[in-house]
Amino acid sequence: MSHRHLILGLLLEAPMTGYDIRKRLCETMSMIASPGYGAVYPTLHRLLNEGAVTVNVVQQDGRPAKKVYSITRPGREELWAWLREPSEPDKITREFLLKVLLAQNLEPEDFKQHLERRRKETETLYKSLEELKAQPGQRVNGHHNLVIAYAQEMCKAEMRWLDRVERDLNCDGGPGEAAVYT
Amino acid sequence: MSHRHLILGLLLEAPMTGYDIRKRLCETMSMIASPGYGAVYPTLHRLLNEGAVTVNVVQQDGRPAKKVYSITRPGREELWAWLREPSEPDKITREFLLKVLLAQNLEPEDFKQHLERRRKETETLYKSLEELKAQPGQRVNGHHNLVIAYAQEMCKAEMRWLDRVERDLNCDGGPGEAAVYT
DNA sequence: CCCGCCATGTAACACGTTACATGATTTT
DNA sequence: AAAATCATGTAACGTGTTACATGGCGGG
Repeated sequence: MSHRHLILGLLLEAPMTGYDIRKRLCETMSMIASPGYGAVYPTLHRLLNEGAVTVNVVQQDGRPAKKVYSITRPGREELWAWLREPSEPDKITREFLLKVLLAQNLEPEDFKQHLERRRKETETLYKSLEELKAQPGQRVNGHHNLVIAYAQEMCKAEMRWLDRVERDLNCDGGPGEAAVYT
Repeated sequence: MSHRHLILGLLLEAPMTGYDIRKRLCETMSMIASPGYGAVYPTLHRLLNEGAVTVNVVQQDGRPAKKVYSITRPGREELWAWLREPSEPDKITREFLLKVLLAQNLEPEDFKQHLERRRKETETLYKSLEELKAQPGQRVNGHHNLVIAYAQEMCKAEMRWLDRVERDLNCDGGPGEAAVYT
């Protein structure tokens, strides 16, 4: 249950609607998750009838009524218990990496295109993270910067890796089996 | 469909049974995926009745009969087409990172424990990757080393990040909001 | 006038995890 | 004698993705 704890964590900051939650995730935390409504609302319903959150229906003129969710005492305790538990080691699920692995069955040109595209994307991501850091007022959560720093560190590592792969590719002309990549 | 292409990719190397596939993934490619049988067999069945693979039933004495799967021409073409497509940007799904984000609501001591545990795990992973590289004969796939190098680069980046976070934690005593993490 | 934003939700579908069932052989 | 290995598979369950349905407001 990944979204469950993520949502509880957001509600810890401030009460929010499902719409807000989804927006927040997609806008300032898109590197962590960008769920559709089909993930957000059902999760909130579950949390509600398990007593981890409460609703407050707010009528609005013109606009449809809001449902503002707040975290409850039991909800907070569940979240804390989960937080204290050690997190299990995680996989590198990147589709890109899987393609790298299988790309040896591809034309070298296609492989190089993948690398180039990746480099551009990584650069873009790095810059957008830089902008996120600079945004004033957005810093609701103090540890948000830690996460951004983490993501940037990963970007840098990826660039280093790309450098190495491309260098090897140019040196010994193609992905030969002799390359050792120490 | 992540497992689908992963399995097709393995079958590109050599015909295999579902059991073999799962073993291979869990042993030498565990950083990418370690699916249960409930993921492997159904996927193979799907691939089979879509014509992407073929079976060859091999009787054995004592042991139950094997079903050795091979990739077919259409299967190879599907895989190639997928390989050539650009891969979409991926999220940092790490449970650990989510806990870091929310850990500001935790006692600093608990947070430090998470960091320490993570450091140890990362070190262990790095070393096990080093051993994987050294294994002779295991190098069926030439690009396997690229993936290992990638994973190691990520490990190093993680260590750097941990260094920085721990240094900051010791300097200004706790995750203060003033820290900027440039 | 049409499009995007606010705001909720459901339904179909696909997929993965976990646990179970079977059963002989080889290793400890 | 117990446990792990080989080898297949199914069923329950949870959860995520996608697409759809609704409906008024405000800007271009």
